[in-house]
Amino acid sequence: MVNLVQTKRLQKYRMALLRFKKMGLKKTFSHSLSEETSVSAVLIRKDFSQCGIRGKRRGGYDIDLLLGELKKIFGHEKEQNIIIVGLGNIGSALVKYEDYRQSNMNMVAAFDIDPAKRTRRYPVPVYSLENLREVIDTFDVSVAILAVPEFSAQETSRYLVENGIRGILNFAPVLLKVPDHVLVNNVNVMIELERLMYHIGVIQD
Amino acid sequence: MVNLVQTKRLQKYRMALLRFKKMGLKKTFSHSLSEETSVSAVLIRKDFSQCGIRGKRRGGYDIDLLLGELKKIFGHEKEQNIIIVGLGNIGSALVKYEDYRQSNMNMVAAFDIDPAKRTRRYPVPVYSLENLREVIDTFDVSVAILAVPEFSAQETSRYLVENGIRGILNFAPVLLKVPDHVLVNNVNVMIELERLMYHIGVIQD
DNA sequence: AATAAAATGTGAAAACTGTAACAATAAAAT
DNA sequence: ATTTTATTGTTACAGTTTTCACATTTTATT
Ligand SMILES: NC(=O)c1ccc[n+]([C@@H]2O[C@H](COP(=O)([O-])OP(=O)(O)OC[C@H]3O[C@@H](n4cnc5c(N)ncnc54)[C@H](O)[C@@H]3O)[C@@H](O)[C@H]2O)c1
Ligand SMILES: NC(=O)c1ccc[n+]([C@@H]2O[C@H](COP(=O)([O-])OP(=O)(O)OC[C@H]3O[C@@H](n4cnc5c(N)ncnc54)[C@H](O)[C@@H]3O)[C@@H](O)[C@H]2O)c1
Repeated sequence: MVNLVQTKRLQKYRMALLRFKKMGLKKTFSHSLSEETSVSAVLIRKDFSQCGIRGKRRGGYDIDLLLGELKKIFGHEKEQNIIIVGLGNIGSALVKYEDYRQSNMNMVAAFDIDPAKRTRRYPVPVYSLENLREVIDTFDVSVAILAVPEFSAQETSRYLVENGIRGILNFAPVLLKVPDHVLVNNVNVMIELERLMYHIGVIQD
Repeated sequence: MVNLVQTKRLQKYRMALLRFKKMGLKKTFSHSLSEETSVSAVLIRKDFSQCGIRGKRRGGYDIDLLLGELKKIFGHEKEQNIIIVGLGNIGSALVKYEDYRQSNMNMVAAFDIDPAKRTRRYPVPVYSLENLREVIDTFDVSVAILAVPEFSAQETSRYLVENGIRGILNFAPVLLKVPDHVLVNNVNVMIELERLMYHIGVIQD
């Protein structure tokens, strides 16, 4: 229905709308959203139009209605269970993150090969990878956060996919090889920093 | 010289090339890179061509030469100092991250309003924000990682910019308003997860 | 030496994405 | 009631990005 670039913009609009709502606003205009998101007003209207979202001429868009439609599009209506693999520095921050609920996601379990990590100090139970299939089946998990060291990321992702995972949010700085039906989103801090530096022109050739 | 979409692809190529190099390879072909990065072979050749990188017809590209050119483009040649603001869950993971050196970046200091964080338990000194200007000037810092709570992110970013920061890697789930000369890259875990779910079609409307 | 094969490099075409112009409509002002 | 104003929604256009087709070069084979 909507493609990747549109999806990204819709998510931006959603963030802006949530902010407007928090400020007590009831309606908004393509302009206001444009200022907030740096997307042109026309394009915003086009995106909404294409998603079947209608505003009122001269009256703007109803914020609750917009958020409702976006909720439908992004499927926040059904709760989605997720898991995390690797409870090191970054993994243990992510397992404690509290915003999952806001998007109707539910962190149900964590996995680590290190038995020392399998304690009750975390907000979810921590298992050995042997229990992966069981957890995935029990909680109908499709998406996993991967936060294991670089050298084991490929192997671990293979194992995740083998056991039914179809979406991976990968924090390891490697391009994972996965089958076609699996989607990987990479979060790569170094790459973001490098691009930042490149574009602010810190670089004097 | 290269635009945003190209920059992203060049970074992908670089990751693949580093991997090839680690595997002991000396040269590579647009095909091989294509398989590794999921970018079409023609586009890869075009990108290289546009960056003035030449291969040998039938002989492919020299990996070291490619990496050298990319290094020039991304300016890994000059060391860049960076700082981090906010040492909570995610901030303290990031301050311990060890890959900065690999891209010739140097984490020189951390900042937190909580005095309890200002201990020697971290790999860099932790200061109050009062010391920001001093650190920025001393170490010629242009880029900061922002890992403070959502509600203080906008205000903190304003303060960073006021003191000379021109690039922000923002982990808070807000669209920061910054002057034109400042660039923000957002890392938003929830948004990545949502898009993952949307695209794997977990969502049954 | 001649031919075949495997790669790069590139101009033209196609596909995709965003912008501009403006008609349609609703609200506000007169 | 009429006119003005502000805003959406859409069609045509412009710009950007990617792919296609194929010429060119180098290496390998016969
Ligand atoms: N620390 C950061 O700020 C940061 C930032 C961005 C990306 N990353 C990346 O995230 C990954 C993890 O980084 P980290 O700093 O948390 O590392 P870490 O070494 O602190 O943690 C890795 C964890 O994964 C576990 N583990 C190792 N192999 C495993 C396996 N096969 N299955 C399950 N668990 C396994 C280890 O026991 C450990 O708990 C790395 O790839 C790193 O490059 C880290
Ligand atoms: N925890 C995660 O895994 C995670 C993941 C993605 C994004 N985030 C985002 O990162 C940010 C930090 O998350 P967290 O979980 O680390 O929160 P946290 O509450 O654990 O840490 C926030 C830290 O910032 C400090 N701080 C607060 N205001 C400050 C200010 N004005 N200047 C300097 N320091 C200040 C606090 O003292 C604290 O140490 C949040 O915006 C969160 O949404 C967190």
